[in-house]
Amino acid sequence: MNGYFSQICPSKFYLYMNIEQILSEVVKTAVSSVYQTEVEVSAISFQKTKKEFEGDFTLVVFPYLKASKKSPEQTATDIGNYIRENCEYVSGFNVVKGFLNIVLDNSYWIPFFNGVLTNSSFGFKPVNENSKHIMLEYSSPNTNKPLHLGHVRNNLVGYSVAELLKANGNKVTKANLVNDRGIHICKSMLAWKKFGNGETPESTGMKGDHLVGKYYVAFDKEYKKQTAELINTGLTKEDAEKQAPIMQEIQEMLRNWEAGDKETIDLWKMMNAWVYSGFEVTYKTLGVDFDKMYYESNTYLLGKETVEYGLKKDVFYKKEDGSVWIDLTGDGLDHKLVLRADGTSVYMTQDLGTAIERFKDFPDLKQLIYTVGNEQDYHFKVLFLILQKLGYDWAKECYHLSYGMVELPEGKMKSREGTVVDADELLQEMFDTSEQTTKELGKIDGFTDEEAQQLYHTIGLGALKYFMLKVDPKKKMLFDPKESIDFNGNTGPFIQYTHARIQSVLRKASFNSAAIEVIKTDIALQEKEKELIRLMYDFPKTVEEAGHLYNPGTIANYTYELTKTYNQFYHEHPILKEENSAIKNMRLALSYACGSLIKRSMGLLGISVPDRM
RNA sequence: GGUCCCGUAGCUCAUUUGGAUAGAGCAACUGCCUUCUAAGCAGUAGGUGACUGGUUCGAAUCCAGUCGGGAUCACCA
Repeated sequence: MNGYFSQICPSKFYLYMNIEQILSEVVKTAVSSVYQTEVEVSAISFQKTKKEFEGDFTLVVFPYLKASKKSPEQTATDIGNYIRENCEYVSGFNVVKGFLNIVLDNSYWIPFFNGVLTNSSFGFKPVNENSKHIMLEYSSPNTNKPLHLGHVRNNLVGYSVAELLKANGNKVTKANLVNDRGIHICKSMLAWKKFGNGETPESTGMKGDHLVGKYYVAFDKEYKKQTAELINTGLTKEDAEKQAPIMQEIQEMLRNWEAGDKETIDLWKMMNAWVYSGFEVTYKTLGVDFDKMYYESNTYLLGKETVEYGLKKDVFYKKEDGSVWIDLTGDGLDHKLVLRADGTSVYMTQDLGTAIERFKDFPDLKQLIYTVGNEQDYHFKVLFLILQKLGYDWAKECYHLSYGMVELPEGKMKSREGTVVDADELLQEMFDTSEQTTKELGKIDGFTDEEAQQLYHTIGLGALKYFMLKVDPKKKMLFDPKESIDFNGNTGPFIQYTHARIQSVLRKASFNSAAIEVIKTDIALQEKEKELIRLMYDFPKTVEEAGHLYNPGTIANYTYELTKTYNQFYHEHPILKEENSAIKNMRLALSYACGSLIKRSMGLLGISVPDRM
């Protein structure tokens, strides 16, 4: 807490930012001089005063009763009296039971607000040579089917957390590990070969990833058919699944791929290229991007060396059949396979190799974050533990950003049962809805066609992104396709609307942010005005907390609170029509600062805000 | 069965390290556009924080147990 404000703020501003620090010191002195008891400054903390009471910060006095040997009320009053006399910024206080509500004077708040106005990166820490380098992996799709709602959550969370980490002064490398090989990829390849009749994205007009996905489904259909036939001849389900001809073929195809068979590789390259061009469109629409691409076809062999190394170090052991394992029973886990008997890699082998590779690729890397669903909690627990046992110090800096599944009202999405919500379709629906709503409201006269389209995208994406990001990533979330995402209330469009509304006021006032006048300390602040400034004070802490918790939802909640409060202010007080020019200027400045904070907060969520809507 | 996660208003979600009378939005009902954008504002109603016990001055939050839901425990990824 202490250090970072000073990095970005000039000394006077730094002072204003640390009011809690100052109050803590005063409280320490109060307890010391009134009750002759020493308390640690670090143990003193304040909470935000609840709305129904007057005050800015609240001290809970229960911890000091032992020292005071008095009632909570009396103790609070004693401390309150002391700090009012000994801290120039404290203008008053009130006591409710064991809670001391402290009121700060404008002599604190107005200079603080002036500081916010002149600091365009207020609340963010700078990224420079000394920044911690973090790699954050997210997205990591399979190249056998198009992206669905679950991937959307992954992409949005990953992108936003990367922004949060940057705002907290870290240097972030966004990585995407594409799962472009393996038996599941062969499925769509084989099905296309058998039933595709040479179809291409061009010949069908289909988006490449959707075309490939179509054959992934076709494979499954054929496989089920063959299995059923075999079961009818008397085989058990298990045997039937193993012996189905198409399953035999696919294993041969995988062997061919690994052997580098030209025909197989060519087919693989062609179909993957289709998928990539499809993904590119979806990524672009979603507004996500990557600094470093990894492909499993390049990395899947990595890790075998690590297995050798682990065997030498006796971290792993080899069974008679040649398979390699690690015994984790001492850590409350199981035995885990790290290399197959035939010497081929499993997921774990490759993940070990890839992790090590990444720290080689970026020698200054300090932390590695994996944005992967919580169904893989166990895998990552094991992965990190193995890396630690192999002696990599950085293993303790690996973190599984584990997010909950997106569930439909009827439960989990199942691609085989056709209950997946397709990302592209969903996006299109969002755009259609925002277009329809915008047209109904009829507020965009004068927009060119292009501007209008742009706006529909901005709003549609805002609604979807906010909807998915306001929920704590750790928790599973429910999405009901029948109830389309709202545009009213605690939503992205509401916040975007408020931003547009603010810009409208500023336009009408010809407000120039480069020529803001310093607000004078003797100005009287109305309740909502004070509330807004108090909320601004919370912004740096919120950014810090959101980054610390890897939780964009923290930012979403904050932004909503700020936005709602601004709208209340807007309804209660005239801005353009205010006759007192000092007050009018202050209200314009407040509007400008709120608009700017809304824009930057939403930016942390990957959501852009329009100037008109 | 072992391990892990979850259970807050009719619905979807908040409630930072334990703090005041548990908050929003949606849905329902009532007001407010000759006034800076009504995608807005104000209001009514809605709760045994699954249940039982424990720790504490204080528990939705920590601990134990019960019930309910989910994930995972592959020579799959």
